Amino acid sequence: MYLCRINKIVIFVCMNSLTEENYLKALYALGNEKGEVNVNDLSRRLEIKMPTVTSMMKKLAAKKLVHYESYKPLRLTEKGRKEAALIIRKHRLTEMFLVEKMGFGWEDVHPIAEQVEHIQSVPFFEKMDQLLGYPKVDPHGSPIPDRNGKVVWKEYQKLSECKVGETVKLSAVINTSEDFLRFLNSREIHLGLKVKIKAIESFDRSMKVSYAKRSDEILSHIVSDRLLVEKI
Amino acid sequence: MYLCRINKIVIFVCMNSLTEENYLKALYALGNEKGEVNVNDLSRRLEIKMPTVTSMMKKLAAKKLVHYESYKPLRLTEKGRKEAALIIRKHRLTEMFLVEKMGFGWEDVHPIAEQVEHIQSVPFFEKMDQLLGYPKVDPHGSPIPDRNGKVVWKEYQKLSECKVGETVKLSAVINTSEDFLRFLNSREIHLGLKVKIKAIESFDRSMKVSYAKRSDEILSHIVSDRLLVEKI
DNA sequence: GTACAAAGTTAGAAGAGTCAAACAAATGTA
DNA sequence: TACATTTGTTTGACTCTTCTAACTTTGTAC
Repeated sequence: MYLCRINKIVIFVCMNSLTEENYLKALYALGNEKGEVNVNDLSRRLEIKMPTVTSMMKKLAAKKLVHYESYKPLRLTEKGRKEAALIIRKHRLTEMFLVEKMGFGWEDVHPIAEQVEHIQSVPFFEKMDQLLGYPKVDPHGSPIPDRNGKVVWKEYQKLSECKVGETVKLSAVINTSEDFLRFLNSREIHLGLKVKIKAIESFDRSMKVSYAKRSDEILSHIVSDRLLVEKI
Repeated sequence: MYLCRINKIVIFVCMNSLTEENYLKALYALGNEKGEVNVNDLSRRLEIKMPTVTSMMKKLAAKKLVHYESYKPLRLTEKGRKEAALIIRKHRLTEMFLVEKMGFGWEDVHPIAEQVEHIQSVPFFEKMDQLLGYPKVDPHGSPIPDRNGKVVWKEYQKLSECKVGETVKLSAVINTSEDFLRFLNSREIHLGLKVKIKAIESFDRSMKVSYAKRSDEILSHIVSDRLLVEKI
């Protein structure tokens, strides 16, 4: 908490520390992934022991960022959700910038964005946004929250849930691990790709698909379950 | 200090903290500005009290980054100088990127680069360097250290030391404060500008110069003493 | 409905980075 | 040379973030 003077107007600016930002982000992500978030979940996600998480939750509760009650699931307040979304906005804008303007592959951007997202500078991210033409999604198809922390989730379907004969457009990936993205690269699978489902093996639910110049590619259920598509 | 495993090879990677990086950078800058650096100088530059500086010097000495002896001037070790130069490399590459690739003005880039310089990612800065075409200087004319921390200082002269009748090229600015740079903007003064010295007022050492479409501009000694030029 | 495992909390400690107060050395001046 | 000022150091304390150890609560299996 510090004072910021702008033309004789004094305002309290409450900066969250880098550590606090990471708790908020993890809380937000876990909430989206599984609804209820426990101290234990957060502890495992952040690789920080439970007592430390408990005490940080009390601190964030004091800052009105988290609703905290002993032994109850953790919930972000509206303020906490917004702050988390704004960090994720910076993360995803950065990922998009790294891919579109700097020539990185989608598999390499996460660790860099993880650091850049903590930079405190409104014009820096506004400029990125502008140079990118105000993108709605990041390189993995995840939505970029707007300046107010609002997120619009498009209704996607898992490729694994599609039927034989359908043709769909690949719009997002669920898993964004470097390994998985490298696997997709090796099969020339990228966002926007039109995929036709030619057959589904009921035994292991693997899919035979065709796309671009590849016909009869086999995708295991593990893979098709991590790809989000739109009907076309 | 942590272990880093690359294909079964285990190496010790000694990360300096953000705080340590700031001490190294300040020590490096002060050393260039005034030769001998005291605890007091560093204390004032970083706005950190002397006892804190003393204890950090002991810590950096233990890491072989600084030569520290009680009551003696502070000196960076070769290792310390290199690490500092590599941080400054990241700072200046960032400033150049912000100006050249993102459209910021030279007066606005410092606070952003101050944060970006701490990002730990070799490819991130390599990519910047490549996209910029391996620049030798930053937007203020300061040299960008190379990958090994080597710095090549060109021999510039202060505009204030030039003689009437000379025509020179503006190559760097000494003061990079936002105010000074905004002042230069208001007079349409930028790096690369050809300036002709028409007269010098011996009373206050102000200079009458002409450049671009402006003739008979008056620059105070305060200003001409902060501009570095090359003869042409 | 007890008993046990899992999850969560409390208490106490440690390291990093910071400070103020008190003391010590170095330096400049009379 | 001696005193005063500046500079530097030591000490002890505080905040932040983390940990381990010990204890409590919750929920589940029998």
